[in-house]
Amino acid sequence: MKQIAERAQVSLGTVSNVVNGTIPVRQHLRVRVLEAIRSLGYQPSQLARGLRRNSTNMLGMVIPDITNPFFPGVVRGVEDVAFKGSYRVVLCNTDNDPAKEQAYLDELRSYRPAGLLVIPAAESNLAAELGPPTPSSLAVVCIDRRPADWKGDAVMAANEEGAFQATEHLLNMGHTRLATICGPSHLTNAVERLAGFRRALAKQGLKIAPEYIQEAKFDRESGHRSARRLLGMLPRPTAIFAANDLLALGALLAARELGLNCPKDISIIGFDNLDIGMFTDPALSSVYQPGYQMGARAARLILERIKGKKGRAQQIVLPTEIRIRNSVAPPPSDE
Amino acid sequence: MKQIAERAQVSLGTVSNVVNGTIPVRQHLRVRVLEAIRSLGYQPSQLARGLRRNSTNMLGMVIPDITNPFFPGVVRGVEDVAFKGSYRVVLCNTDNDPAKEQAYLDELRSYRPAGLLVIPAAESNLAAELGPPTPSSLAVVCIDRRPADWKGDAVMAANEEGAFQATEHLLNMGHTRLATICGPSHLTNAVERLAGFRRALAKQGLKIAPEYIQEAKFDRESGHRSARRLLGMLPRPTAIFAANDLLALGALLAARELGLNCPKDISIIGFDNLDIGMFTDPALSSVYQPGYQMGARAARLILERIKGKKGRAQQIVLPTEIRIRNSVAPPPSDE
DNA sequence: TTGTATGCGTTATCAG
DNA sequence: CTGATAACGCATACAA
Repeated sequence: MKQIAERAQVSLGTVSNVVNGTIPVRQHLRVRVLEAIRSLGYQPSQLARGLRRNSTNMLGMVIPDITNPFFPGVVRGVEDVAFKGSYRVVLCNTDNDPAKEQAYLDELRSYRPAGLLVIPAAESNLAAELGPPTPSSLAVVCIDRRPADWKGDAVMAANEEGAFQATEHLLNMGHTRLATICGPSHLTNAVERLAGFRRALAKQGLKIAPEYIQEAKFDRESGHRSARRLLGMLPRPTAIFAANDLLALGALLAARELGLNCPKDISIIGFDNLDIGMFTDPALSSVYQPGYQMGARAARLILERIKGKKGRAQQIVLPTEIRIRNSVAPPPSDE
Repeated sequence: MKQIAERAQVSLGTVSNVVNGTIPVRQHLRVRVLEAIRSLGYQPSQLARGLRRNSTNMLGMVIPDITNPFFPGVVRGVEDVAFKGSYRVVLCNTDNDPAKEQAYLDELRSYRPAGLLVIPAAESNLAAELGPPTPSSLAVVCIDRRPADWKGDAVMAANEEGAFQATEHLLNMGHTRLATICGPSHLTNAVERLAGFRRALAKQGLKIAPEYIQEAKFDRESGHRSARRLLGMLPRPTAIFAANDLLALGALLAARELGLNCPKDISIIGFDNLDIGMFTDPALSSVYQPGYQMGARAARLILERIKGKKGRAQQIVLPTEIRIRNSVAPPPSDE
């Protein structure tokens, strides 16, 4: 920087002013400086800048696992709007481990990011970790789910409603023995989906046997195990609402192994509407949840907060949409 | 930091020494300092540290698009070993746009990362951008593909060999009219796969019509278009080697739309062995390429470089493995 | 061994 | 409007 200052025959302060546009600089000086910058290939040190300003242009994003196909979309959403706002995203995977989450959070903060986007781990104590959301504290927005007693900004999908619609779809096809593979009970999105499932049943006056509700982690293997349990029960449920598509995939696999035909013997509907669902056999009916938009919306929200927007915490809920394909049919008639 | 210094009744330098273990500090002072650190919840500023040391504990990772299902695995591989080495990963998507790649690279460098992991964009001029790999320059390792005239470290899959095996599999089933949907010709992995395909044909003394080689971008839509072209040709090829699974998926879709049965009418084999391939109808045969290991290996390599390991550039090639499922059958007999 | 002082590259304040 | 100067928080060379 001092190199370019002397090259352009101006002082450091002036250089800084033209770089940041802090204060108008006389035209001819400006061009001299710009010239020098270009010719020397100067890049301001984000470290020094961050140190001085006590804030960088990084957005910390912590998610459970980029390997879960639902998350890349939301990451992309975040990154795209962040990039346009000239923010950068640093990504961390917590593996749903609250300890790892905390470690990342601590470390991230020592980099003075402009904000934090987080998809909380299963038993996150994010709220405690971050302390009360004082106006001066770091901007944080949660995506997809909220930790226990989270009072800050969040953007989520209409989990309850989506699950309700999915279940109604099953009901409309004539099913009465519905089961669900629900997600971890300490994940808000999972409990919301379960609530939607229950509400739809209740609306029809249907009771559900407790063993028809299988709790699982949001991955395929877990779905597979739960489905095997479900499909081994007597009487066997005729339809399964899986709280996400990975779970549904596991269920599909289990049905296949048991020689059960989906959808003739067992109907399955998922949640997320992963691309993969278009290709499965049978194509998986599912509830679309706008991952990319959730990420983008969260990023926009946090950019506003960073720019100083005040106001109470926002809870943004994006609509879901049921996508009917071939994994749901009327229940077998032979019973 | 000065807070904890006075709290522990020592000087700043001493605090620094216990934090970094630079210089032994007398036992009782050490515990006093540690105590103070804990009680004040002190976190060293990575910004200041980075500024001073002229290097941080961040690894910049730039990839084309996290939304491509092959990449999350390699990102996870990188991140896991980075985390263990107490490095952090900042992730950037280039969309295969060399300009965006360059922008990210420039910006990343101004954060003084410890190293850079990059899956180069399609027409990346990474080599030029980074300059010659002087011993003192930033550690960089390429993954999955190399930019034009890249002379540095790289870890890749055995693309040529994998493609060769896939093609031989097709050949062994009796196919003689083989087509390929190959990737962008400026991507090294794509040209290697095409080379493997060609070598297998040549070994059998088979000629290939130029129009049976369709170049496409590595995404499903592109694969779909190319497959429609291919499947409309007369004579129609009886087997397609798709240079990645996304392409193969597009081909599957195209076949379906055209009322062609895979594998009876048309055999398809892909590359990557994405999870999704297990679920498609028919299940997709493919060439497994160890994404996670590639990422992990690259990260280990770069950590070694960061620690000062000298020696000439390494080109690490990880083996592929053919995974046979149901999308390949002998060619239709009626011809 | 421990303390002190200097500088890393910026921005911000303030006096010209 | 411009230029000099003081922090920002830490690591290190050097003095004690």
